[in-house]
Amino acid sequence: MEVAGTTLFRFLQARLAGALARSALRAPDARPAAREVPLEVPPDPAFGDWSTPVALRLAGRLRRPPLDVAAELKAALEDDPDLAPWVSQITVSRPGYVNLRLDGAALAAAVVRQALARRDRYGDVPPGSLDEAVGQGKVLIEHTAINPNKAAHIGHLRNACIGDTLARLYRKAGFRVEVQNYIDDTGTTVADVLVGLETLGRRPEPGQRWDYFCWDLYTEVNARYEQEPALAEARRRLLQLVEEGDNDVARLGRLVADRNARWHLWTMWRLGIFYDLLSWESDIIALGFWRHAFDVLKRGGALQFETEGPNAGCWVVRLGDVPGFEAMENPDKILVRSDGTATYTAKDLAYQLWKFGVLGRDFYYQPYTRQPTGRWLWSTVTDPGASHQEVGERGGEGEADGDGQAAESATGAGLAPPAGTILADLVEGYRLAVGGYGSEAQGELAEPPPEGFGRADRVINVIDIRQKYLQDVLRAGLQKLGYEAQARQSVHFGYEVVALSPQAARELGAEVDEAAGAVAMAGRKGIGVKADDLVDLARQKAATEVAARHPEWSAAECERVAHQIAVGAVRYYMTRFNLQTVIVFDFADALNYQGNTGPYLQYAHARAASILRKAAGGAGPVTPGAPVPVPAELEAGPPEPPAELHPAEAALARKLADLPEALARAIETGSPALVCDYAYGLATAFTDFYEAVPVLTAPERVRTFRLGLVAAFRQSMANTLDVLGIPGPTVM
RNA sequence: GCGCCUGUAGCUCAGCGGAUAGAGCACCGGCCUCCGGAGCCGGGAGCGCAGGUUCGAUUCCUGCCAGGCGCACCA
Repeated sequence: MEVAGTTLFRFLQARLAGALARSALRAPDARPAAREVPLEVPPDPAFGDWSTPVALRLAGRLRRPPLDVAAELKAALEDDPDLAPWVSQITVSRPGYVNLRLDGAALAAAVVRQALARRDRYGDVPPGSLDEAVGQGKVLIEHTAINPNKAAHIGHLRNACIGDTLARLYRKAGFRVEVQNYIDDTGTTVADVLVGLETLGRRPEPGQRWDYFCWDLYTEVNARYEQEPALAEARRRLLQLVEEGDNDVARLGRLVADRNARWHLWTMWRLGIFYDLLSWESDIIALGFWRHAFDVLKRGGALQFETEGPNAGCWVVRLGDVPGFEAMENPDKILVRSDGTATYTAKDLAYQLWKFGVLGRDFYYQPYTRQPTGRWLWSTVTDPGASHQEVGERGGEGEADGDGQAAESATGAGLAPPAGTILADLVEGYRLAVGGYGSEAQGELAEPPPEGFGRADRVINVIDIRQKYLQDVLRAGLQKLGYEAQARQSVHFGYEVVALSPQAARELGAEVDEAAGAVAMAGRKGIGVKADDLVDLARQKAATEVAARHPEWSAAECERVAHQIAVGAVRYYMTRFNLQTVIVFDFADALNYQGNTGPYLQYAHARAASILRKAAGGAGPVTPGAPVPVPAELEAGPPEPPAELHPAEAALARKLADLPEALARAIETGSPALVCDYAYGLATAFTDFYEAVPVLTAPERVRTFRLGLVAAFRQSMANTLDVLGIPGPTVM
C-alpha cells in the first residue's frame, strides 16, 4: 500500500524520525534519519503490528533509562495527526520497545481500495521510496548470454530468471529498461562444433534438436582431443578459416551460432523471458569497436605500452593503485597482447563504453524475430543496408521488412526447407515455439526504440561470480578513463553457480565420489541438466496431475495449464535462493509442487479466482484462460470493513499492504529472492484466511468485505507472480 | 601463497545488531456432509570452534577449522 507517496513501512519510519526530532528527547545526536530508524515485526502479535527498539539504542547516548525514552517517543507519536488515522494503539514494552498497533479496519479498507483501483499497477514502487530517484533514467540489463555452441543448461536458466526478474522489478519502479542478450559467436566458441561437423562429419539424427545435437557433439569432440592430436590440429585450421572469413567454414560457423542462439531464445520464451536486443560479439569486432576504444583509452592516458617487465610488448591498463587490486601480484591487465591482438577484456571494455553511450561508435540494427509477446527482438548488424536473404544468416530467413509476414519467416514458418535437413528440423522447432506460447500478439510494426539502443544511465551485467575479477577490471577501467559516474553505475550482478546434487549427477550418469557434497556441471564432459529437459519434465509431471483433476478438459487445455505450472515450478526454484548460495540442484526439489514452491503460490491464486467466479454467479464448467469476473457487489464501491477484524483478515490485509515495500527492498538490496519470500508469505496469509473464515456463506456485509479482500489478494498475487515471470492460473 | 564467498534442524534453505532463531522436504499423528486436500493443524531436533566490541551478537571485528570460487598475452 502507498501512504503519503511512499510505502507504509517508510511512512512509519518517517513518522518515527519526526517524533524523535519533535519530542523532548531531541538531542542533536539522537536524531536518526528516517531510513535509519529500526522497525520490525514483533515475534508475538500481542505486541502489535510494528515495533521499534530505537529507544533502546538512544538511551545510552541520552544517558536516560530506555523505558523513559520509549515513553516520551510514545507521547510524541500520539500527538502526530498524520499517524492518527492508521494507528489504533501505541504501547511500550519490556526493555524499551515502542509498539504500534495499526487500525486494522482502516488499513484493510485502504489496501482493498488501492488494489482494486490500481489493478496491475498495484504494488508499483512509489516515487520517493527509493534512495535513488525512482523512474529516472534508463537501466540496461544484460543477461542470459549463453555461448552459442550447445543447448542451455540450468546454470544459464538461473542467470536468465534472475536477470528477467530484475528487469521486471526495475520496470515496476518506473525505470526505462533495455534487456540485451550478448552472444559470443566468435570462432573459438563454435570451433569444437565445427570439428565435429567438418572433420568427423557428424550430422543430427532426424528430428533431433540442433542445440541438443551440438551438446553431444561438443562432448564427443572434447573427449577425443586427448587421444587424437589430429583433431586439435583440425580445430586450429578451422579456427583460422573462421577468422579469415568469406569462406564456407566461416559461414557454417555463423550458421551454427545463429541456430543455437535461436534455440536458446525458444528455451527462454517458453519461460516468459524476452529481450530487446541481441548483441553479437562478431559485430563488435567487425565494426572496430575495439580499435576505436583503443584510441579513446590511449588519448585518455589509461593505456600504457610496457617496454619491460613481464608484460613487455603489451598494452596494459595499470590497476595497482585501484582499491581491491593493490594486493595482487600482477595487478595490471593486458588489453593488447604482444602480437597486437586484443584480449576478451578489451572487447568487453569497448562494449561497456558503448552501453553507456560514450564510445562514440554505434552498431547498425535490424529486426531479428518477433517474440511471442508481439514485440520485436532486434539484432545488431554491421551493415546499414544489410539484406539477409541467405538462409542461416542473422536477421531471419526472409528479408525483415517490418510487417507480419516477416515475423512469420523470421521464425521459420514461412520457409519450407527440404524435409529431413538440419534446417527443416530447426524451423519446425520455431513453429512450435511460437505457436505453443499462447501469445496474443498484435500486428505491431518493427520500430526501433525512439531513444535508440544503449546510452544507459546504469548498466547491470548479470554474470556468475566467477567473472567478478573481469567485472572489477571493467569498472576500474572506466574509472581510469575518467568516467566516474559510469564506473559507479556499472553493476556486476553476480550470483553463485548451479551445481548438481550427488544423486542428480548419478542420474545423469556421472561418476560421483561417495563423499561429494555437490558436483559441478561440466560442459565439456556433457554433465549437466539441459534447461528444456527440466521444463519438459516439469510439464509432464504437471500434465499428469492436471489430467487427473480435470478429466473434462481438452488435451490443449490440460497442456496449457501444465505449462503454466511448469513455468511456476522452474522459475520459482531458480529465483528463490540468495545470490551467494550455490544451488545444489536436485530433481525432487525442483519438481516438487508442494510447500514453498511456485505451484503453491499459483494454487492460492487459483483458489481466490474460484471464489470470485462463484461470487459472480459463475456456474458450469470452467475453462483455463477465462477472465476472472468481478462480483457485482464489489462494483458498487469499496466494501466497508467490520469494526472488528478476524486475526486472519488483519494478517492478510497487512501482507497485501506490504507489496510495494517488498519490491522496493528487492531493488534496493539487489535480491530477487526477496520477491519469492514475499510471495510465499502472501500465499500463506491467504491460505490461513481461507481456512479460518468463510467468504461466500458469510453474512452479507461481511461477505462483501471478504470478497474485497479476496479480490485484492488475487490482484496482488498476480502482480507479484508477474514480477517473477510466473503465470497466475485461474484454475489448475 | 594472496583475495572473495559460505558454514544455522536428518536434508535443502530463510533470518533486517534486538523479545521465545523461522520455512519447506523427509518422518510420525490428526482434519467437521463446509468457498478446490497441489491444502490445513500438531510433533521432535539447530547457529563450525575460540576470543572481542555492545545494555544486547546467528548478525559486527579478530584468529582458527572446514568447504567453494577466483588470482591468463583463455573466452
